[in-house]
Amino acid sequence: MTSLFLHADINNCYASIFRIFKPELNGVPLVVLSNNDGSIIARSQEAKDLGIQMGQPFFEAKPIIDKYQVRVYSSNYPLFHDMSTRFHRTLGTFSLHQEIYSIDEGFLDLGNFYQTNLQQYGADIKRTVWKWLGLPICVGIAPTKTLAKLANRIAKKSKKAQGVLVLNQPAHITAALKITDVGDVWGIGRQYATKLRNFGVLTAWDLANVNDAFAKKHLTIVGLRIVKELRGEACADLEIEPPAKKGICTRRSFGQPVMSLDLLQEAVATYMTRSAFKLRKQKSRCSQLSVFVETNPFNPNQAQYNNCKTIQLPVPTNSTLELVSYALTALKAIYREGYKYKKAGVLLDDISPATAMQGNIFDTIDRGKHLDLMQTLDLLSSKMGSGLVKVAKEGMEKSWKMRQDYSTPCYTTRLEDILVVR
DNA sequence: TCTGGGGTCCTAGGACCC
DNA sequence: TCTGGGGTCCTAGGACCC
Repeated sequence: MTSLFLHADINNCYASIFRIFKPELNGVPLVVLSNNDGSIIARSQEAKDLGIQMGQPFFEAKPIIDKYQVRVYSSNYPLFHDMSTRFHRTLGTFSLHQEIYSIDEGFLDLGNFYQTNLQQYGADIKRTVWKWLGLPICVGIAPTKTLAKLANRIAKKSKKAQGVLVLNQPAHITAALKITDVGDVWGIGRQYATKLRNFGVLTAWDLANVNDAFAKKHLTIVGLRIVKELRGEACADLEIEPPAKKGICTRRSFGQPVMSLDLLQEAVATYMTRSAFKLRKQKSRCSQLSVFVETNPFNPNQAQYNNCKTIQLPVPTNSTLELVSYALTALKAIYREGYKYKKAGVLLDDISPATAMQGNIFDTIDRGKHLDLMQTLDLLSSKMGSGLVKVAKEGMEKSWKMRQDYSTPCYTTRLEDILVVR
């Protein structure tokens, strides 16, 4: 007996989260902006209905936003993350076999629940999340993860489904595949969709019926797995334990263009501090780092310059002090005067567990001391909030920091904000 | 004036070795 | 007179996800 997968996700996630704390937003169009307030990354249903596009630049959508008095909010990741944690915890009460797939999506492995009333079961989950958190979700249940995602998509659109769709009968699966555009299949993006349409593969049903060699040739073995999953052959299990990250990246656009090396150094030191913290959090070290800078590619009248510098470290490390020092060296190597920089970032690579420590006889750093210092730093950050203690290079003013003109309180995670709400 | 950030996996092609 | 073949490792680039 094969098993069944359940996929649940929050409808219009970020917009729905704001509505919990601002009930007056119910029924009115609202959008959430990307970091730096640059583009639109989430929309309520009303905003979608007005034709506002996902990823659309904010300034471009401004006329519609003004005309229809669409409410606008900057991203609030502490709030989103906290509500996401509660959502996944709630889902987890329904099954021990749970995958936290993304901030607003999760899978459960239902094993052999074929005897259960699955429609009822999905509806129970939906009702519980609504009751406990005030978040609207939809649920899809099917023999593979790909089909469960597809079922969920239909559940979102179909009035009849009422937010829960079970696909476990071959006839129902076929019908669902036939009404799904090939570009809406999980794993088929813009490029692949265009390619497939040129071959006359228009729906998920068409895709399920291509031959294996065709799938592998044009979509790689990843695409072949998608095809098999559409046919009901499970190729992917739940990822219950999230694997350690293989690369850790922190990059940001600046609120306004930056020209001086001093300010770029502040930004790079700040991003590296953040990356190093993430690295220690997953108990890893890295032995390669890269720093990159970019000008604004959307401004054709402006001189363009992009560059990236990668450094191999003599000994794997997770010390902020060491990593920041290397990062600033890398930055100096690629910095050129006279450009208006719009973005910078750091990437940690070549990651290994922090337990395996191989020495280097030329090592001149007292790693014991660094370790103690980093542990103290992380403890202080977790108790007092990050940013209280910092590396001097990070700077205090941060005139380059991203723009957030429409910010909201961290209702659930910041003491001052919680007190205000009460 | 204004266009996000953080990841994953796969493949092709070059370097290098025997 | 007239240039092999096979294996491995690494990297850049391209596709995808939310």
